[in-house]
Amino acid sequence: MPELPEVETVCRGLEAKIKNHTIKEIKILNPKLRIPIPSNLNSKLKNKKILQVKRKAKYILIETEGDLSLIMHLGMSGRVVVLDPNTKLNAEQKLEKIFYYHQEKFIIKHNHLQINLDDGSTIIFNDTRKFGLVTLSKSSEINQHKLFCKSGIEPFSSDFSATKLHEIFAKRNKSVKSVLMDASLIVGIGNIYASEILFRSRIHPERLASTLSAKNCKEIHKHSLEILEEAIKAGGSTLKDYVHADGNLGYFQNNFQVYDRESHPCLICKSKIQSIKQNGRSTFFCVKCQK
DNA sequence: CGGCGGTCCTGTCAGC
DNA sequence: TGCTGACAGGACCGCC
Repeated sequence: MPELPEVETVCRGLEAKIKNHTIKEIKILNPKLRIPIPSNLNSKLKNKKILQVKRKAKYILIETEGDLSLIMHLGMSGRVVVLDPNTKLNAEQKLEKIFYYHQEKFIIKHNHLQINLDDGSTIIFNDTRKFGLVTLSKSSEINQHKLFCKSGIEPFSSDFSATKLHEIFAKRNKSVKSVLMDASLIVGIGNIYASEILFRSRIHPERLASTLSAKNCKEIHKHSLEILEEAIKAGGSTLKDYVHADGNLGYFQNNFQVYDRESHPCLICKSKIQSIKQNGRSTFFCVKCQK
């Protein structure tokens, strides 16, 4: 689920809960992820104070004292949960060390990492499909890190402009949708928001990027920011007792105009929304409105 | 180098 | 019911 807005939401929620707390212990429950979790996390981060939580591309960065950053990526199915000391667990749950709360049930499967903080709260990293990752970097060297040295433009940075977008598109002989989703060019836009952005921009997802006009790029630029901002706003408003990365609690999906709406009427012209595959991923669009 | 397809992994759901 | 295959919001790797 996590594209830029979801990761941003998780980061904000996390920071509110864990900033200025000290890590007491890190337990690796299952190191098997896209990259195995490094075994030295506890020795490196124990007794370090958390200074801030930041988003970089679709990654979560937990910065601590000692120039260290814990990097987390949610992959397709990753979640971060914070249980505070007041979270009520029954005896059986305590016994089983069940920490992952979802849809009013505690779930024990697929927890990979547990971080205990000085106030008694616990951060859990949970990832069913194991496409996520957890690793460590020096904060001062984060931009040179293997995960980030080939990263594209941040949509909310000043580098992201209609002109720059036009420049990027002009050189690519592939669909505008796959360029939007290419993290080595622009970070944060995934399969859902790519469809949404192109619908609002009235551009067909199969258009070759190189054929887009300056005006097209202006539309895409404007709607990218607009949609990402709206989604962050929608996500932020649902943050209450714990941090979550799933779409089950009144997220932006209520505002999807095309994603997952195959055969439903286009909100503008009432034509049926169509679904196609591009590079193995589903794309949703309106044939009539998007050219 | 650019573009594309395969692949990592588990859960869910439609269809038989 | 139970089985099977398709598919799921990400990103890397290797091939042409």
